[in-house]
Amino acid sequence: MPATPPSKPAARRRAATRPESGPGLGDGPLYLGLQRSLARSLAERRWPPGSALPSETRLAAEHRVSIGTVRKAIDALVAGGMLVRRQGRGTFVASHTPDRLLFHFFHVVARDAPAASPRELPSTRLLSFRHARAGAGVAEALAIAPAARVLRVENLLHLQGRAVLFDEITVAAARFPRLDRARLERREGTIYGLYESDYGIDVVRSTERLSAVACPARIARLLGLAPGDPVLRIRRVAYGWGDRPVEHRVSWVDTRTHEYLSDLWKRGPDPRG
Amino acid sequence: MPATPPSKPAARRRAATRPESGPGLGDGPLYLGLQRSLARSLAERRWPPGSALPSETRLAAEHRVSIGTVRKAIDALVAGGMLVRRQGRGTFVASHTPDRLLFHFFHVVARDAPAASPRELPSTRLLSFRHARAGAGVAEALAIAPAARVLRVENLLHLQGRAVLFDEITVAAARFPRLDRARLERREGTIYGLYESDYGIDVVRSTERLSAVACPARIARLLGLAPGDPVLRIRRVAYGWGDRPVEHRVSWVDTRTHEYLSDLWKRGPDPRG
DNA sequence: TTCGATTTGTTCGTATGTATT
DNA sequence: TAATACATACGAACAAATCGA
Repeated sequence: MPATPPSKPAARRRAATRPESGPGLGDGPLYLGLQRSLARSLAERRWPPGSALPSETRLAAEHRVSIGTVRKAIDALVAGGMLVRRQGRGTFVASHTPDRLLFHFFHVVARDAPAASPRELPSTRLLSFRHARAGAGVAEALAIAPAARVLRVENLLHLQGRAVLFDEITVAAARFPRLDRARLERREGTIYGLYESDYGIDVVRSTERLSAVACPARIARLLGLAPGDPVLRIRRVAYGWGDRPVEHRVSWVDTRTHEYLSDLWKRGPDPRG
Repeated sequence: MPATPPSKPAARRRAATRPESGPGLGDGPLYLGLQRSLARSLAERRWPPGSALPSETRLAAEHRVSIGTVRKAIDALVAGGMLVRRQGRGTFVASHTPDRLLFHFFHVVARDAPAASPRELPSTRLLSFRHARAGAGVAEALAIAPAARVLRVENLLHLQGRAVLFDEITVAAARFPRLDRARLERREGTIYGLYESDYGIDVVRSTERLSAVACPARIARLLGLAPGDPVLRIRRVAYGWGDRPVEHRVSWVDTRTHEYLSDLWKRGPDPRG
């Protein structure tokens, strides 16, 4: 028996990588096309956060690809934090729970805390909510006009009962209609959860730039520092689907008792023997 | 025809996930066992940095697993930065080239530089090389005794022709015998490349903790700052195979012209539609 | 409690495309 | 051109987790 003959000889739409595009997955490898297609569906809220995607079997049938191709497409979105797999249950759209915040977006921890130790969720106190104009720097980060209206929120964050971090958040007012101080204060969960639930805006990634600066007097007062004391300043831009900027945030951190932890690993099974 | 009958009905060593361990891959899923096995081989320098691993076909045959399982094991090591795939050529052991330094370990960039812009490699000037004792903090980080002998190196790093960063590097003297100032100064490539080529010690990951501090007088002089000016201090611990600490490093960064960039993404095809 | 249906997780094997030498 | 190596794709079978009947 010279090896099993091609028991499934033909009838497939394509052999392996296909030079032409299939029905509607775009060009390039199939799994990338499917990945883009799924990302687009997620951006359009076809499956809202927290809900389950169709099973891999169904997705494979609907898109006319094999289940292995579906898995590879989903793998990338799971690695990017947009989807969550649960064996025996299904694949779910990631939601902005406190857990996700801690894992993906909040990097300030108690000094000398082990990298793998459980992190503490900060408690937030809203200090101010104002309407303003973007200005040059924020405008560039948010890809809006410098004169565009923005909302500016100031928060004081506590860790271990201590004021550690002052946040200045700026978002385009046009994207968050009717957002007001009351709504912010009575929210449950994180601000990103509010963006998600009230406005259908998902933050999917962020970049942060850190520098050391002399603490402004007002912030020093809030953090219990002397004016001019060194503080860690973090400028974060948070992006949504399609790399569209959603939020500009500047944080000032009192690093006497806390610090910024940049691990850069811990995803999937540890690849170090 | 009720679907192709199982044309390959038996003879496999195992069916799917196997409760028992195979030849020597340990417990758990096969691909994890293989991943650990490969990591161990890499740690033992079975294939030196820059060299090619056996082909996936060969690895599959040697370990008596399918090629898909081999690919999954290698995928994780590639994601961790220990291996590099090159289509048509093979899979290679990652070496500590300047490129790898920039991508995985060096995060200081010019202010407001786009996140995706090409980064600049710093030029290094060695300021001092001394023998010393570890002391409490370093000892804990390096998992050695506080009285253990260490080597301490001070470097001044320039970016865009400007002194931007002061480095204080500490390693256990026992692991780097006969390392001296002359060898450090005449090295080509990065310090991690020297660890690799001269001592067979690979840095595979690092954690960094950032805080803002008042600049010590001596460092201020070197960086062109006034004593007490805010500087960004980075405490890095670099780890080798098996999460063994290799190096303790404290960096002081002048963040008037440069900043620390924490992207946390950009690996693999972008999962955002 | 047991059992079956459903869904993801793991493994195998094969075929073919694409890049390199 | 031929051989080799990784990349993509398909499909099948079984394991493990989950949930509800």
